[in-house]
Amino acid sequence: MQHKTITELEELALGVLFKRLTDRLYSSIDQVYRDCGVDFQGSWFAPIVSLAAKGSQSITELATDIGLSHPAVTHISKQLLQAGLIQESTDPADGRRRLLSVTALGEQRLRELQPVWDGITETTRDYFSRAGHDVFRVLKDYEQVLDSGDLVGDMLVAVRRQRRAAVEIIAYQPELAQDFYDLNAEWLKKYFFIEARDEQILRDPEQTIIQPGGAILFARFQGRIVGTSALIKIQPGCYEITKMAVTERYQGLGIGRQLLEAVIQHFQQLDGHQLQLETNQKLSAAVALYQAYGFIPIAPPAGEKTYQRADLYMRYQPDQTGVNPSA
Amino acid sequence: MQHKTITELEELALGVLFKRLTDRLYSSIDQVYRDCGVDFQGSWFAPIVSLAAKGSQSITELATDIGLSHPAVTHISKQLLQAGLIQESTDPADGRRRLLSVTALGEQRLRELQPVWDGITETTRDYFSRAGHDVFRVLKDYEQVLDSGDLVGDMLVAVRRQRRAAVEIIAYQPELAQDFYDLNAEWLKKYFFIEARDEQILRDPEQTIIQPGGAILFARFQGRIVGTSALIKIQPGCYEITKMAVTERYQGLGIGRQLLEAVIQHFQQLDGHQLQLETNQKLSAAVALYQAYGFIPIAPPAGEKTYQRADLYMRYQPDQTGVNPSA
DNA sequence: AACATTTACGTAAATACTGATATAAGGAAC
DNA sequence: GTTCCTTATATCAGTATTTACGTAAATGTT
Repeated sequence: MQHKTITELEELALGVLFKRLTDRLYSSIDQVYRDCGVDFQGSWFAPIVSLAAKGSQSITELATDIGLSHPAVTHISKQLLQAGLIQESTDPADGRRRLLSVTALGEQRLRELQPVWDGITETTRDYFSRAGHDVFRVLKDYEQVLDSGDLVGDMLVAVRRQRRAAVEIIAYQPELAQDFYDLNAEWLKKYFFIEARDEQILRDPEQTIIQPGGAILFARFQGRIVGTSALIKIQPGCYEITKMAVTERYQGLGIGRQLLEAVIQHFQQLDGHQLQLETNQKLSAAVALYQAYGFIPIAPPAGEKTYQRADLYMRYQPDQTGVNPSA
Repeated sequence: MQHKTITELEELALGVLFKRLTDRLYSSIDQVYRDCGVDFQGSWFAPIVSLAAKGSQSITELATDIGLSHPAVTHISKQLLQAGLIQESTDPADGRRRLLSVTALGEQRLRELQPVWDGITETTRDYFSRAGHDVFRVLKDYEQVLDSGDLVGDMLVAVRRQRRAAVEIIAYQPELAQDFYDLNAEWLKKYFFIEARDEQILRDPEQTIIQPGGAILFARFQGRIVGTSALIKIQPGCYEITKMAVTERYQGLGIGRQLLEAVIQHFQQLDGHQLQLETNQKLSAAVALYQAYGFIPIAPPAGEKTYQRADLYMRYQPDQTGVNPSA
């Protein structure tokens, strides 16, 4: 695997880059305050300017205006009160609210800071023109896109697509016999137990499935075999889906869906006309998946049960469902 | 004073904007890790990717590579060690160094995370194109400008210029008589004491300075009188600079320099041919300023001292100095 | 070799926040 | 007017980070 260095990661390292620039700007501006001999801190800037602009605000109003949590605003306002730059008064109309406003001393300090801020603004503009971009404008545009979209949701969709693209469906090979056993033993032991017929099939899949004209498919994800599904030929043109398993660690990635699609596709290539399966209500995720792909419940077949755990029998009838399987 | 709201502050609020976006990105990406069911944190990203890219690194190397302090890297590496994603070994060539490298499990986790990161990258690119800017490119360009320049230094220069532009030099008005007294009393009391001649001049500047053909100038900064300087006519064409004061709170802003420049200019407008002053070595900042503007020490005048504190007499001879007064 | 300086790293304390929880005031529903 | 829900805020605990400082190994200097 060829790794990339941090700087080569581009968009992925955007957060790191943002953080670096934030730290840099904050410490530079604090340094300027110190060197200018003004008693002021970077964290005071947003609150006091917001208060000066809007007259007087409560803790919560201030917090939403400057984009901090209210405990943070409580903390900073304590410092500003102590420095005498703001004053507090309880709202006569609402005893819970503590109204903050800038004092005369605060106004005076703001006037004193004006040339400092003008200098900082001037330098910032100068650096923007040297960089060839109006960085502020760009960031504001970006923020607006973030506001209008659902970043986390969109990322999750993209991740799901990427993960799906990383899953390969491969055919049976003798080396995979052990995987076939292990994957099925995992869920059988978890929910039920390994019955005699399970043991027979899992121990010798070539004789029990492949030879009679069935198939076994596997899902490979990042080099690992993470899921499987089998198609057993019951009679000519009549098949059964069985031994479908996805290892727990990789469930929720749509691997089961891909296996089912592949198995149905294989059934169609074999020109089968009937496809059924036996399952258990307990396996609700699997049942939901079968339904989404057009399997409908049918009456249990006559005679003795093949598997003790079976309590739901389904048949593939895609035309009668209006369900979109990729939803 | 017309205040601006936070969002109208533009460049000045750049830090605030950066911080907001950083927090947003970090929390979004952590959310994606959680929702994807991977055991991974945003703060692990930079260290493990750097280690994977460079094979093995010491704490300090890693810290400089990812732009964090070494205690931060120590802390994160503890978490990564505990999660089994990295391993440590002491450098055989240097017993102080602890070499960190990615374990097989770590490599496995990196492979698992690849689709997640691909999804994040894809979404980020998508958002960039929606915003109409290659935000990453813009920030990299901006960072490069920051690297090549001296942000704090440049800001301080700009601040000094802004502050200087905010200082006005104004002529004497009767209402300012009290300021003239107070400003001089401040430094006289701090370093020496108010002598009889001081009291006489400060109490009645109009009779003692203005009437005989001299002048008094004041520096006004943000509406406040913060400094003063006087020019006394000793004989026709012969003047003395005296009663130069800048209130302590506003020293270091170049106000003394501006007063001195203004007083010399006034002297030149009066077609004076001789300009001198009396001072004291203790006032080293003032003495340095006088020298920078072309005042050179001269022998004390004969006869009784005008002021007891005087121990240095200077005369204006600008042609003989090669000093640049604005340096 | 003895000593001082530099370097690598850990630990402790400080800082700057967030999230969760508690509390009290206000408002709405019956 | 109770009762219940909502809102405003304080406080506490937790997290992620920095600065400051100490220790030990390595390196340089006399």
